[in-house]
Amino acid sequence: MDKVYIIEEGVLDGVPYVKIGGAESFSVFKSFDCGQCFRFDPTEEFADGPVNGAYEVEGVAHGRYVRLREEGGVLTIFGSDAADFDSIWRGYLALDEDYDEIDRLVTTALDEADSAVMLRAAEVSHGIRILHQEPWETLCSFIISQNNNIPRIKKIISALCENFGEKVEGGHAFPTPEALVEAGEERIFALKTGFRAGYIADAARRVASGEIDLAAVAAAETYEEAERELLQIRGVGPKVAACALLFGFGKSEAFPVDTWMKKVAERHFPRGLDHKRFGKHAGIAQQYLFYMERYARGEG
DNA sequence: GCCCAGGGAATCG
DNA sequence: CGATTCCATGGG
Repeated sequence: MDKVYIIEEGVLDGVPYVKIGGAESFSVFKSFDCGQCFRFDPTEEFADGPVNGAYEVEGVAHGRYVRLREEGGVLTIFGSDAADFDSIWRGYLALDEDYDEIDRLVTTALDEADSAVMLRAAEVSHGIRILHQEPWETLCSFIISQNNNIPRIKKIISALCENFGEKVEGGHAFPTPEALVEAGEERIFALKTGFRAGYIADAARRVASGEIDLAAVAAAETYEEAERELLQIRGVGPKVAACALLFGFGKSEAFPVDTWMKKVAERHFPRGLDHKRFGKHAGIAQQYLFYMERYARGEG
């Protein structure tokens, strides 16, 4: 992907915006519809999906409300000026990563027959980026995601934010670990979190106390070392840890295996699938396969 | 090894 | 329509 650049910076109806060029291959629709992020929703006009190639989502990340619009190969970020784009959204949206090169690697990592599957997965998934979400929000969100479905995960997270997150312009920030410790397990349970309430409270307590240092997890030398830290938290098993590490801690080699990935293995890799062959790009390979199986059945 | 925990979406009959 | 299934983890 060519380097992205700012086409235009301005203010519309009092809202700052930046228009970004060079991001033609970035798909807002796929990146926010693929189950990695629970705090963005399509705007009303786009509730049923893209219209004439245009699409918009809105939500809060890094304590900032933004609206992301894609249209005619241009990405517009409302709620951001150029400085915020460079310091926050450029990294959050992974716009500087060379996905052409990543695609080349994941579609050639396996033997010829299995690479044919990867080529199809990469094709239908073209435009997906692994977002760089915030560590605590991601960890907490994927604890909630266990044994759960996406609409309900989103409802629970919204309720947590509205009840315990700091009010910001346009919505609420994700609650800090400290805020959730103060809220307590009972009030977390009251938001329909079910048996996960204790898990959320345990994670919040360990992070707030410093017993688990999320910055150290992100900086860990190896995947195993980072995973070991997160597995100490009640309610965090290998799947939840892998999702948190992939989407929130920059561990691109993480390969979350859920029920969808088990179907992928059965259907497309009867001889077995060794995700370590994808090396540092296993997470992308997983997203492509997941997206193909879950959202793009019959395409490609 | 097996069942259950809360709940709502998805799928089935 | 109602009934059943699904879901990731830990504890009894």
